[in-house]
Amino acid sequence: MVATNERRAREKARRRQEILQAAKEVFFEQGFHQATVDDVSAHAQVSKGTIYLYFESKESILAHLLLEGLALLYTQLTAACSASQVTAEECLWRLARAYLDFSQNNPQYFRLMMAFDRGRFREQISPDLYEQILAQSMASLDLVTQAVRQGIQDGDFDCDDPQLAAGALWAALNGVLVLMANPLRRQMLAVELEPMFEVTMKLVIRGLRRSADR
Amino acid sequence: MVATNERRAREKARRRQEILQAAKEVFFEQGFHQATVDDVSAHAQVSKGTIYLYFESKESILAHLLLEGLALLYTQLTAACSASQVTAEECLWRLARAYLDFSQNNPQYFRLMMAFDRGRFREQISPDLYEQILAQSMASLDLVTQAVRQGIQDGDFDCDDPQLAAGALWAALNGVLVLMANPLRRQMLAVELEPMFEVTMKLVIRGLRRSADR
Amino acid sequence: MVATNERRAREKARRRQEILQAAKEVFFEQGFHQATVDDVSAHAQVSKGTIYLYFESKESILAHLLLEGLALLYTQLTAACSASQVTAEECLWRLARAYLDFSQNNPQYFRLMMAFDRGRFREQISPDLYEQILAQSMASLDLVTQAVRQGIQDGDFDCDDPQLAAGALWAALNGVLVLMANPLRRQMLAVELEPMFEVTMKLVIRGLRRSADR
Amino acid sequence: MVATNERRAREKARRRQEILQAAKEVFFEQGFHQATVDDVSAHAQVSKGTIYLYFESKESILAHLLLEGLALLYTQLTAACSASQVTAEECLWRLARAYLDFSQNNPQYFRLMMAFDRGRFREQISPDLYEQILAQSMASLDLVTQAVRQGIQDGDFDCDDPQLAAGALWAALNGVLVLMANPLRRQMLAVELEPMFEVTMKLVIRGLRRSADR
DNA sequence: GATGAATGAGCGTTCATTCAT
DNA sequence: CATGAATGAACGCTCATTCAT
Repeated sequence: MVATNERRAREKARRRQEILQAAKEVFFEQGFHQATVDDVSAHAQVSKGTIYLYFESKESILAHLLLEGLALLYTQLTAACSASQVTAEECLWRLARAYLDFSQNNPQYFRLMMAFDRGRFREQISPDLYEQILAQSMASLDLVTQAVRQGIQDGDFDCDDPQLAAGALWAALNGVLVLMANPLRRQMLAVELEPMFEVTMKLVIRGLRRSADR
Repeated sequence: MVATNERRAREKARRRQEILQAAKEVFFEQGFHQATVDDVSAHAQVSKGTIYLYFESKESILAHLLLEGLALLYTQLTAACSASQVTAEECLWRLARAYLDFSQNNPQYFRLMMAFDRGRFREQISPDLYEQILAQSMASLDLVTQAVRQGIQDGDFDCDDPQLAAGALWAALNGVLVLMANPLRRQMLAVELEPMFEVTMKLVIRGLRRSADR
Repeated sequence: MVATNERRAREKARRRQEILQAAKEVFFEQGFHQATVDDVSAHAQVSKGTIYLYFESKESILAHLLLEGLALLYTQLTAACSASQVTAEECLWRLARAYLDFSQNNPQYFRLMMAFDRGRFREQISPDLYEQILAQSMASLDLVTQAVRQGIQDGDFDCDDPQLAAGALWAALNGVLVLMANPLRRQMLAVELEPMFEVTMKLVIRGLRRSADR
Repeated sequence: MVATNERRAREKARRRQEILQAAKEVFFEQGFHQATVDDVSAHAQVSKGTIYLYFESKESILAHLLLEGLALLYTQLTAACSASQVTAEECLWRLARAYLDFSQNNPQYFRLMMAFDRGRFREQISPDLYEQILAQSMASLDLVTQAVRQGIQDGDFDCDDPQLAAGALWAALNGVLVLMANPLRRQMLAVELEPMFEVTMKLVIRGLRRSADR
């Protein structure tokens, strides 16, 4: 019965998505450590055992959420700079803006990504899964690297190592987004995210330009 | 008996320091989650109950360690740019370098700081303590702001909002240090911390300069 | 269709045997508690649900394995003393030796038998199955009883109650085999199974002889 | 405060005994595997955590119960054969009878001992504890060995290896006690424990005698 | 008959915190 | 002040069994 098999596979994929969605909500609501697998199963309206039919462990669920978030980010970044006839500088601005938007529209995914490097996380998921995540996150960075490379080719940027420059830009942006993610800190700094973002980008992009254009 | 009271207070402070020191060693050795209060009390050679005479909770101990780390960082930053007769730009370089050194020499403290904004940390300590930490971390940022302000005053920098610029510089640096803290990521980027640091600082500082000097 | 029914029955019996065989391999490999029904079903290449079409429970499978073991033992005992023209004493020796061999060649079956009386086993299988097992194990004992009876008839043994004497011999042998099944105990006793077996049998058989022959 | 320390130690020992006693009752009522640590803690009227203050694991509790049982048996065996002016044969009878009595008066301890060699028990307690148990059980066997040796010295027994003979006697007795521990089996055999015991002992002891005395 | 997805009760162990002494 | 015995809630994961298809 081909039809049956197909439907089964569809059902299974759907169920998996439901669990992932439930886990997302629960983890984001309570935090990963606070949340229990019971919470997730209750929220997904399946039994606890079912969870383990679809995921190896609690950590594995988190990893798959992360992959989802990274894929979403990658899609939005790709969309942002796909416009033809755009200068490299404009492309960098669009990528950065897309990242900013992503962090604001999907703060939970963003927090997840920022938390990724920390903790015993690495030791608790399969090495394979871990590398997938790293690879996926590097894919996004590559978009930035491409733009920088384009700028050099076009003679707009003065830069020895595009990879390095892209990393610096990315890191700077990350730093801003993380710093400003804390409301109390924003308050003490007496600065909002938007101006901070603008300033940082301006600083870095100006630094990239050929001396004559700065 | 004033003398007695004083001695008592001294004793108490000393005991508190011993516990904090023990906790530092235990937490840094095993990680905060892995380590137990029993471990700390054993290491401090006091009973478990005593721990709770000096600290409200396990998280509170961590928070106080964080305060210690921030104080240490502040000290080192102050030392770095205290030299008179130094240009603002040089001062920024020194501050950045001092921060870099701190992150490398005290990776555990650094991780603690980076982890601070995340997690349920905020909800697990007293608001008062939380604000202390924020204030302390802002003090370091102020050193950067002062340097930028000096640069503007000296006519070296072209910048509307020193606070904003300092925040941008700080955030960028943070981003780099966090990004490069992950070995596997360093490997995938095929870049070492030092060049990344240099490039980022150059980019940002160039961006700060008056157009003519860029 | 008689033929069809027959084939169906044959098929069913074969499938049942396959499951039993798979269970045997899995249980013997991993131990009963360690092994899961999933392991068995995977090994038997049937679905987990199918297992329960053929057996009531995990414990029931074990019970049927036990029956198999007992049947095997009975076969080997029968073979051992079937030779005509053999004295009762020689027959007892052969039975004992066959039991010893069985315990060494099928240690897993033997352990299963020894474990039978203990544990909650009795309460976890149907009373019917339980009695089957007891009856089957008694069948083997009957072979011993027959030999003793023969010895009395032949005037070789001096014994009031053949059943009792057979039980005693059997029990003694069991005791030896169980005692010596533990390697560390063998080591502490500084005795090997073979001499212990010989001594025990000699003691008991001598005790059976008419005074004049002892 | 010496008095305080002493009282504390006493209290601690008493609490430990209470837990052990509760565990004994619970394990014997429900069987070791069925019983949960919750059951034990409820029965002992302490919290579950307290259990783990006194014992490393569930298995460790069992091991200590076993040690207790073995010590009790040893005491009773020692008492049984301590009478002066008793022949070796009489001594063996007394030891055997004491063992029989023990198995009847402390059936739970006895079952525990019989179950000891089986299962994953060995791997779940500390090697040290495991050896203690073996040593303690060997101590009892030594009493039998001494009696046999005495019999040889007195010229009553004809036996090359006292250790071996003692082992054989002990094993035979064990075999009988285990065999007869099952009511249904007793029923099928149509024999009671007492006659079986007598017969077995007579057989074995007769086998030990010098030919002339048999 | 056969499947395999779903169930959900069950468990040993840990550990931050409290409190009587 | 200091102790350390006692607490008890919490948790990730398993697995024998069921049942709709």
